[in-house]
Amino acid sequence: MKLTTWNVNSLNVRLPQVLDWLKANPVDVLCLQELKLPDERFPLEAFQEMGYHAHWAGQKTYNGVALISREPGADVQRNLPNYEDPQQRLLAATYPSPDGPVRVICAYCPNGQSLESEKYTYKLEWFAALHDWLEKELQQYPRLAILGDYNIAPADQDVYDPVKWGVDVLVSPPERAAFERLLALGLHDAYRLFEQSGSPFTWWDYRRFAFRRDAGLRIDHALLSDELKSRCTACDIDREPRANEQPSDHAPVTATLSFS
DNA sequence: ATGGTCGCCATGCGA
Repeated sequence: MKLTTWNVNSLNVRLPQVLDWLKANPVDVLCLQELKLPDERFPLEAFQEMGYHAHWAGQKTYNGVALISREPGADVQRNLPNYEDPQQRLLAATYPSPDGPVRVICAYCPNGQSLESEKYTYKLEWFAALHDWLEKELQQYPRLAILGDYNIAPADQDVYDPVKWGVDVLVSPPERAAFERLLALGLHDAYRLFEQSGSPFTWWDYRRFAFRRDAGLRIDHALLSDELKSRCTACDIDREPRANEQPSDHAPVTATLSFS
């Protein structure tokens, strides 16, 4: 079973690239973030024609998340039930596996903008609510995966130049503590389960030739519960689509699960 | 020290 997360930065613009990628990489569940389109403009037919099901939570201009899947999702949930929020950032559904139901959560976590911003306060509140909800969700679903754009680089090795980046949004101690609190629930950073060779980054700024210089950050993650950790055989970052014409600024990240 | 690039949609704003 393959689970992928990809922040596409506008599904309108990126739909052809997403379809091309899915053709070459037929995963079981693809979590998309930053759709930037209202629900009524979601391109359901395009995914259906490829044999996929879809659930989505969109809004005009900003945010928006979707789950594209081989099997239809059950018990679909939009948003954090414990945090009133007009921004569409979270979508969860349950999918079958040989071990039983797997809960997959697609998350577009707030960016925070800057340490002084109200958006930063909102980010930390949002993560606190996510933590509290995940604690309950893990009791209900022992096989749980939460994938998405966390807008947090968990450690200095996830930042191209930690000294230059300094203490700023995406790396600040309170944000990293929020990420560690999720791991303390019994979740595991799939990428760090394996000896990795090559660059760890999943996002590169559009400006200053950041991708060419590999001046990136690792902010897109797949977190797995204990039961899924024991099934995980790989976690891969696909840099290829970032080299496309009109690319998203994020790369897709795939966790592979093997059920015996 | 400043602004660089995208995508939204028409103007600055968010990332």
